[in-house]
Formats: sequence, C-alpha cells, structure tokens
Amino acid sequence: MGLVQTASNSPYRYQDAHLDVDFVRKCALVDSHRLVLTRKEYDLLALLVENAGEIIPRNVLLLRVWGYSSEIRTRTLDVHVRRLRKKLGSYSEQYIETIFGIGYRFQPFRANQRFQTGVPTSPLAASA
Amino acid sequence: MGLVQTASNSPYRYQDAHLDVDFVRKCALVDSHRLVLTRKEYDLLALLVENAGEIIPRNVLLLRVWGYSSEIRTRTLDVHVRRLRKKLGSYSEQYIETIFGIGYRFQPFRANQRFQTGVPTSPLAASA
DNA sequence: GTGGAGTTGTAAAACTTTTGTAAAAACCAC
DNA sequence: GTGGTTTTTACAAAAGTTTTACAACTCCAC
Repeated sequence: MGLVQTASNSPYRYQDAHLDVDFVRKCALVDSHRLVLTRKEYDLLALLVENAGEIIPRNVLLLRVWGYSSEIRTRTLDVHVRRLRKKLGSYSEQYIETIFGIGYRFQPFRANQRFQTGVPTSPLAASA
Repeated sequence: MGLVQTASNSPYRYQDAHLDVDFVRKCALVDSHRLVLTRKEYDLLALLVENAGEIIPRNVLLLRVWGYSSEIRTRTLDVHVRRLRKKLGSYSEQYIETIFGIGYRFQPFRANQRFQTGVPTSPLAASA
C-alpha cells in the first residue's frame, strides 16, 4: 500500500487539507486521525461531502439518510449534525454550514477563508 | 520472489508477534503456546485471520463456518467469539474487534497501537 | 431597531437494537 | 452412558438512535 494517488477528485474518495473520506471503506480521517463515526453519522457526512459545495435541503437529507418522507417532524437531523460537528472538532464550523430555512452544506477546506466566511451563499433553492 | 519469504504472508500460515496460525495443520500458537481449539473455534479464527484487517459480516461468518443462511437468528457466533477471545487471553481485545451492526474483524498485532486503538473503524458497510 | 414566528442548537432522557455472558440443554462420537 | 463440543436460552450490558424540552438564533414585518 504505497501512497495514495492524488485521489482528490476520485469518486471513491474525498480529500482536502484536513479531511479524508474513503467512500469505499466508509471511514474518515481528520488530520490523519481516524474519525470514529456511527453508521448514521457516516451516512450523513458522506452525503454532504459527496455533494461538497452544494446545499442539501433538510428534506433531502432526511430522505436519503433516514428514509423519512417529508412531513415528518423530527430533530434527529440536527442532533446528528451536532455530533458530526463535534467529532470534526475545530474545523466543524468551516466544514458544515447551516443554511437557514433550507438545510446544510459541506464546504471543502480553504486555507484562505476570506471569501465565503459565514456567507450563506445564495439562499433559497427550494421554495420552502 | 524466491528468497526467504518469511511466512508472514504465506497463504498457508499467519504469523505476527504473538499469534501463529498454521492453516495446513489447522492449529494455532499464542506466544509459542499451543492454543487448544475446538473445530468450530478454529474455523472461526481461521476465517477471520485469513482475512486479517477486513471486516467480515456476521452473515458471512455464519454462512462460511456454520452453513447458516441469513435469516437464522442465533447467538452461536457470539458465543464462539467469546470463547475464542477467552483463549486468546490478553491479546483478544486487540485481535478480535467487534464492528457494531456488521460483524467482526481480526486485526494483526501492532506493537505501536497508536492508530486504530480500540477504534471500531468506520462501521457501516451495509445499509442496515 | 423591536418583536415575534419560525428555525436551529443543545443536553439529557428514553428508547431500540446489537452484542456479551453464564448456564443449561442438546448433540455426538466413542 | 461419558466426556467433550455445540447450540439455545435468558438476561445483562453496551452502542446507537430518536425524542423531548428548552435555549438560542435568524429573518421579516412593522
């Protein structure tokens, strides 16, 4: 097992300066430290990371990770996001953004974080 | 090729700092001490060791060692894992990991256990 | 700016599922 | 039958997930 081929844009793996997600082995590392995630936590992270940069509405997350149809009112998603952020440690703020009224977005790590600092980017994508 | 090939990666044998499994003679040693295993115990250990480092789902273990199709609900596997661990003594924790909701994994001995220390590694493999 | 409705964050409890364990029962070869 | 092995049973313990209850925050109308 030699080094890794720059897999940065491989569909099987996500990598940036601090985070490394292996979609095949279904595991993740933060600064070369293994992230111990439960199934739901991993599923949630993976879905967000696979769509890095894109806003994923709550209802989509709830559907894809939990199989919940809309209409279901629950705080489970929030609780899981919280636990994920906790495990991501200090980078969590930068990685997982909350898009008020819509959902969440995973943002790849950027050393120079001057631009989209906290900017929820064009709000609205869904009609909710 | 040629040359000594320390049996470490021979398909007929597994060896690490403390454990030695001879797949031909179907016997195992722990710190040069013979492990007295019953048939099922050996089969289970062998299957895990042959796939060292990989997670083996419960249903695969039950199929390969017991011939059970899925759908069969039994605690036999757990009982055998327990007896195996008991016989492996103090190393058992390090060797046989439980992957919650999925199965078990045999992990080769590592002197420097800094990395995956007790880390159940990313769970998840199946969707349920 | 303020206020309020609605949304998200958080901690802890409740709940569900999975795994560990001990002991007894069932098996099996001799 | 006896001794050893394997499976079942019945719980206990652990891990994971969801709910609850409320605090904190955001956005928009005014």
